[in-house]
Amino acid sequence: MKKVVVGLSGGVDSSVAAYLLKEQGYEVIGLFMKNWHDDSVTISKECPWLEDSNDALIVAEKLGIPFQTVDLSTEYKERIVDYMFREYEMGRTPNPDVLCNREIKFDVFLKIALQLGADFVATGHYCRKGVLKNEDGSESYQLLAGKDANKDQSYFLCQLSQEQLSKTLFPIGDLTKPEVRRIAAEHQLITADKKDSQGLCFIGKVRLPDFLQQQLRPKKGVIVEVPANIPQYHRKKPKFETKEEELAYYSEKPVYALDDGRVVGEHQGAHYFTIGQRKGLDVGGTREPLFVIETDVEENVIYTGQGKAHPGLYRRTLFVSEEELHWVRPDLALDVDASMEVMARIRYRQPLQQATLYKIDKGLYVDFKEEQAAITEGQFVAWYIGEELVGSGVIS
RNA sequence: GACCUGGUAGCUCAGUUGGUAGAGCAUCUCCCUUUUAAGGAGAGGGUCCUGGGUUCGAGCCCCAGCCAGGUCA
Repeated sequence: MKKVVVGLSGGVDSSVAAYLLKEQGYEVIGLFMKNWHDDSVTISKECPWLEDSNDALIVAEKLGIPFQTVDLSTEYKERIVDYMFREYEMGRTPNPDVLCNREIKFDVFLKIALQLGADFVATGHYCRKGVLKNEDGSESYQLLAGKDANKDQSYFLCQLSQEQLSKTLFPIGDLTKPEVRRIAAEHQLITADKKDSQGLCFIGKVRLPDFLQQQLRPKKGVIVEVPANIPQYHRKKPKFETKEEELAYYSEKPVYALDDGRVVGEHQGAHYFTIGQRKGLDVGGTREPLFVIETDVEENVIYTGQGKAHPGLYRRTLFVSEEELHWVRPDLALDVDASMEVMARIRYRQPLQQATLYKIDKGLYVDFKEEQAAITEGQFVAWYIGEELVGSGVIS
């Protein structure tokens, strides 16, 4: 009998995942991860993890499976929280949940599971795993979108490796959320009607600026409104000798200076803001809302543009450096000068966009068919072929 | 110095022939969402520069003053 350690979060998805595994005849162990216990920064009033671990325990008892709690908060702090502060400090916008999957759930946690003698770990993610038989007898694993298009969480797993996938099961990937809830209700799992979790996984809902102020000191600076007609937006298109030149040109972002616009307000630190952001600027008096089009953490200046259609918000091409490029399917990795048509997204739940990948020696260009709003450094771009997520990278 | 224009929600402004005020943006809350965002819905918020006067009644009319911007010698 194969042994599976399922990460019970205290939510309905992992509860049903555990139930299904048991039904399928696996030997199932429930393991609750405690990764954060500083509730001073969370918005919700109650101590969330205690209730969650309790729910997880009740579900485990209901299913008749062994249950344990592991405290990974040291690793979580070192690998996720510190990374967040570093990224924000550099003016980038990290995605902690993608990292949490790569570094915690499918690394630290996975290793613990293997030490317990497990053959697999399982989670309540809405995604599926496909297995391809290669000619040499080996297997390739596919990361496939969840069947519930509305809940598909493959994006958050875009940094997983073949090694990690080989040891992983996603029991609820073929189900929709309503089906999961129905199964939970039918089997009287107390998590059946529990509200979906939101916010940073393990930490919960936080006000980012408040959270970041633990480490990043406030620093007053100016907010500049950049008009929609500055010369940077009307560059003359040069003649391109090569495709690479053309992509480099389109991936370049405008360089702003203070005198490109007008000072319209003051902020408490450019590193608290992200591109595309509308709320929190506290600048009124405009006909249309202001959106952040660039943050300059060196000069501590926030550049904004008025209206959703402001040219500073859009770009058609982005670049992923070689070190930050990841193929879930290394066998599909592009050689230098090769290209590939894919569907891609630059944030969770964004509808997939047509794009072409171009590989160069220093990295990879992702060239979108339509210009994309708020391409943000530090966030992940993930690309798909059909329903399979084949690769991802950090936007640089 | 004279003249002109303007001083209305946090900001930018609209307020018809006088009947105690509105819009956008901002803010807050909720919804959506296991990142950051975006998006959707709703709410709060005004000695209408000050002081007089006319009027049953003034943000709107009259007078004086203060403030801001501009024009002219």
